[in-house]
Amino acid sequence: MTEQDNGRAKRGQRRGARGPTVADVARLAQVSPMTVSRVVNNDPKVHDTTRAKVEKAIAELGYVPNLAARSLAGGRQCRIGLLHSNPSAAYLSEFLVGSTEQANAMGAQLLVEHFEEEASRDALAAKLLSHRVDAVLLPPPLSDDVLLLECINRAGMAMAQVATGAPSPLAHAVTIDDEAAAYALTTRLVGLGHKRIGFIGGAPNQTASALRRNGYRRALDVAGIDADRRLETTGDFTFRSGMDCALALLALEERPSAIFASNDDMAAATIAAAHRMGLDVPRQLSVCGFDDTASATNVWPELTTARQPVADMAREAVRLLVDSVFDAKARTPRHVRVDFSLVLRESDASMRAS
Amino acid sequence: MTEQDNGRAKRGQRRGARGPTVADVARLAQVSPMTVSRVVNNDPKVHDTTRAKVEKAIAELGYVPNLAARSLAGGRQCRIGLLHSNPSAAYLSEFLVGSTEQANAMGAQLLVEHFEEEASRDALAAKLLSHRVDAVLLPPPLSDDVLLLECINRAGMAMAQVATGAPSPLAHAVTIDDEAAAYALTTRLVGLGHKRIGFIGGAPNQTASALRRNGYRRALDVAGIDADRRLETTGDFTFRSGMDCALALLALEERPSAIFASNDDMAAATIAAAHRMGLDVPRQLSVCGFDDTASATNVWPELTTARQPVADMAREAVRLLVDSVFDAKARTPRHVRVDFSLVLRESDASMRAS
DNA sequence: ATCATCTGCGGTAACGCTACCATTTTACAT
DNA sequence: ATGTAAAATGGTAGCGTTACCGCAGATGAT
Repeated sequence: MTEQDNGRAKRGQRRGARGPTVADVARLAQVSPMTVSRVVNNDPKVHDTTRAKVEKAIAELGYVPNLAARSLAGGRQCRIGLLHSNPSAAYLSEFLVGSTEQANAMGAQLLVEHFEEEASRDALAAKLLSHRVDAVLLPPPLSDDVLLLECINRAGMAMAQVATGAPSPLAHAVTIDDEAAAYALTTRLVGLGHKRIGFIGGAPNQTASALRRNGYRRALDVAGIDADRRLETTGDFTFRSGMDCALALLALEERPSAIFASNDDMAAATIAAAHRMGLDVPRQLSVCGFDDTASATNVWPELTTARQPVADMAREAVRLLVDSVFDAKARTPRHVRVDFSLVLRESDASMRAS
Repeated sequence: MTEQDNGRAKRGQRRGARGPTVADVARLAQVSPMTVSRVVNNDPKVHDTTRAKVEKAIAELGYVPNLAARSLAGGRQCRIGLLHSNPSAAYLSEFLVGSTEQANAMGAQLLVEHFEEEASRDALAAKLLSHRVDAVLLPPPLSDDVLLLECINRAGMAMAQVATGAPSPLAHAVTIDDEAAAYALTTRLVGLGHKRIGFIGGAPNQTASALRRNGYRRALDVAGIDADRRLETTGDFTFRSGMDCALALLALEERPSAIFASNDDMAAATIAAAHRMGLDVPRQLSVCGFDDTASATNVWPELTTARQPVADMAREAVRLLVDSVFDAKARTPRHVRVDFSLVLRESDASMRAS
């Protein structure tokens, strides 16, 4: 008794009151620490009565499991490397919020690492390995870097590709149906009476770009509108590229009355280009974006776009990764598809308005 | 011997090879585990010869300390709550990258939490406490929420305000000289020959807003330009508010030839407003932003602005926080000022051009 | 020469939790 | 009633690290 108290006091001085431990809860609930652990970890082999007692004690003491101790004892420890190379800031922001949240909730550690496309993939893998990274999270455009995927796979780490158009058999993937979203958006434009609809594609090295283009083409096809290849341009998802494409499109002798850009940044650039040429949006030109990132509302008029739930996708990807690190059965790559939704704002209008 | 091997094998099955431990390093270097620990933690009381031996062994084995074990044994464990309420996405993105990086490097855990201004501050503090948060990181606009600061202080957590105009005696603070930056930018506009310079202020509840306004006023004053209060408007850092203010400014009978917006989003809105009114930027209107977030380059023309090193500021704030959690002596609030820089791009031009 | 002091290092005992048995209780078939 | 399995719990032994104390040997003062 005295010894115990002594021990507690000796360490207690270190940092205020250390939180309550399983032992404290166990004492209060009059069960063994093991049972408390089981309750906390949702082990089904605990009687409901006992569980209730323990939960009451937990609530009373405000007990929170010590993550450090848990991962030490469990032998498990999950580090997830989040690799990013210049995606749009708005995209990254949402992605980071979602992934950190989920990683914390699941007791995983998130290492955020910048990766330049020119850098050596092998060096990167080595670096990740040296940081004891168990799994790698790949937002676009890295989710489409096949060489990188292979390299990480060789290094034996789990992976999750987010928003890729080409889920690899080597990795988990979380995507939306890019084709369907582009189809829906283009169809809306057609429904508004537009016949000449320009298209600004994304970076060719991102597989989602092709999917969006397919959706656009299919919508025109279904609507019985002849495809005019001069109306299709290719950017790289940056504002600047969107500006160039839009300018080219608007310089056409038979100018499009609507433009579908493959992401919001390029759509914002399209609006800027239109204004630069003295065109009113949406009266003289309708514009649609894609992603519904912050830049969709940081323009005037605000963009009609397809919402991609980036934070949710990041969360899901982290979940997949953590599961496959902790549970060998969850190791086989899974492909999760989440829903997109259309967000109708003010950048598009009916043809009659012009 | 056999027993040891057995033990290793039994757990080894879980996930590949667990990394090498201090014991492994100690064996190889022929010292005690304690000495290895001392080397890793830069304890000065280690002979150079020994240190070299150990370091060689560490390199050879690719040893990386187990963070979980470390924080468990050390009794130390640092959780930092990062509270954010709708700042610009571009800002948050940079901020998150910087803070996660530093937190990982220092072995702290970062909890990202969204906080609505309408929500109860006491409930928030309780929540943080229940998550065992030791310190709180406050990016704007939360860094200016005095009630929140007091509330967190009462709860006994350390705090760091980032980019506040009013460092509290209760918290660490990392800032730039907002006044000087605004002064520099306005002075540049004056140097370009502008006499009527409009101003779009930030949210009044953020103290940095007033500082930027002061800088603007002082610049005009020093240049001997009479201040015209009609040229000063107040937004709230959002694109939409910037649009409103710019529109009002441009509707003035004596229209300004330049506008200084207190952040990039509002500057982007100003450009949009100008285009909407058929004004060319920068030929007919010069525009300056503030912060140099991603939105500065997501407009055409790209913004001349004052660069605030957001990621670095976040890193510094995390460092301050972790230090004060681990070391009682570092607990007294410190105020760190980092340098800003002017980024000259294409949104401003000499008066003669018009 | 002798004792205090400091440096450099090793041993031991936690830190809070969970894996892995062992044990008790309960349920159900024989 | 008895055995057998399943369910519910407890005991023990670490997980990898660091805090604390202790012990040699070197250094300096007396």
